[in-house]
Amino acid sequence: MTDQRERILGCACDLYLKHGLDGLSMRKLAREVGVTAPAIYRHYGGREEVLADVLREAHRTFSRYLYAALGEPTQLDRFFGAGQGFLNFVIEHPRWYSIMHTAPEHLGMDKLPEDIEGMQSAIHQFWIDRVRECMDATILKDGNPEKTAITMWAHAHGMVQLYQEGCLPVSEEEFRMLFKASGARLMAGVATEAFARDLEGMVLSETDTGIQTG
Amino acid sequence: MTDQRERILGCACDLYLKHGLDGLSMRKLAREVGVTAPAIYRHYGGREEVLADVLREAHRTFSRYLYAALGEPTQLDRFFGAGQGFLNFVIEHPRWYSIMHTAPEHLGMDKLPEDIEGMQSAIHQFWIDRVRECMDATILKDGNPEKTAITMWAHAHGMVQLYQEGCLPVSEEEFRMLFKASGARLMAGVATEAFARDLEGMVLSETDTGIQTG
DNA sequence: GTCTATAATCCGATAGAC
DNA sequence: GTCTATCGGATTATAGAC
Repeated sequence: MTDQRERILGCACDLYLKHGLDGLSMRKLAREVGVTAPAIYRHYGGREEVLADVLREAHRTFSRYLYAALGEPTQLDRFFGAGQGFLNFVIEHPRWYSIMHTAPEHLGMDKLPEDIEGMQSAIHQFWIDRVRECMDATILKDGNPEKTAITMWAHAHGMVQLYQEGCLPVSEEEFRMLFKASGARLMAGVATEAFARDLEGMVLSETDTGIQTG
Repeated sequence: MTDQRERILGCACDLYLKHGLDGLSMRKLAREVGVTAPAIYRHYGGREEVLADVLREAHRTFSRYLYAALGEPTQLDRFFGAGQGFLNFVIEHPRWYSIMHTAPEHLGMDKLPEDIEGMQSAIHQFWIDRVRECMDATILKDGNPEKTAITMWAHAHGMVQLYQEGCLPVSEEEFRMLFKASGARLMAGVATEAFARDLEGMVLSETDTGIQTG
């Protein structure tokens, strides 16, 4: 029955969200479902298949948080709305964010299933689209949307990682403010204007970075 | 003999750097050293103690890469030199960078030993000092050095994480350029100057972010 | 200080009865 | 579809002989 498979997946998600990857073994999963271990193998080929389904759930939930912003009226609202959705997601579901950034071999896979890679590409593309339309609206400097998206992605991801690792000794509410303020700093730039002009003649001359003086 | 303890630590580092955390069990460590498992317990109280020593090695090596930049003559040289040292470290020793950002409970510890936390504080302070002296030299905008350091730290850390997770499908050499170009983008800012001015009236009014128009 | 032997747990996965 | 029973393996850690 596919009904039972869904029940198993639900228990697997509960177990993972509560106790992490180590807490999600086939035996514990069976106990949570209320059956014995071999029964699970009637519905899933093995642990790797279960983890793949859990990972799909994580991506679906993440996408829901992001796509909600598409209902906003302006490019800026959609951009900030997506950022707010991202922040809400990582704070409300740290473990789901975590499994999305766990190396496949740590999940017992050589590489991710194609459909999951497709979900990741779609999310990546979502951010590039938000950046591009903010460039069109002269909110972001004109340039290569993909590279600008990577810069902002790296900053957001790094902030979250540092927070979740305990490198930033702040409360949840303080982190929300820190995250936004740091994002604003990225948008406005941390270098003085005089030095930013010098920068163009240095590293920027070697590569296509999409930076313009505006 | 403390001689033997050092030999064990050396083997533990080799084992970890080659095969990761899962590859560093007491049994495998014993085999690498050339003795049986119980012998290790004469020199280390348990696996957790071994991991703590490996982690100390990681911090020591990282510090060496960073502090080399202190010999440079100008604030800018020291700043960029430290950035280059950071980049070299993460590319040459990804596993050492990784264990430095592994949650303590994943190393079998409730929390990190105090001396290791001290090493982390020293590194954190090193970056704040680099930022502060660049503010003094009007390279970076005046403001709160600690907060600006966090922004740049998050960006650098995020870039590395995305690269090491395979989210950035680039070669090592391409990543080096991408890392520097993205850092330049952070320094110069991604928003248009017009929008950056608007930003001050929005999120920045709520918090002390240290952003100034210059 | 190192050994043999072993305790006590955990894991993923399977065979075969019902 | 689920069960009992089990295989084959891993792990940390300890007891006691030498």
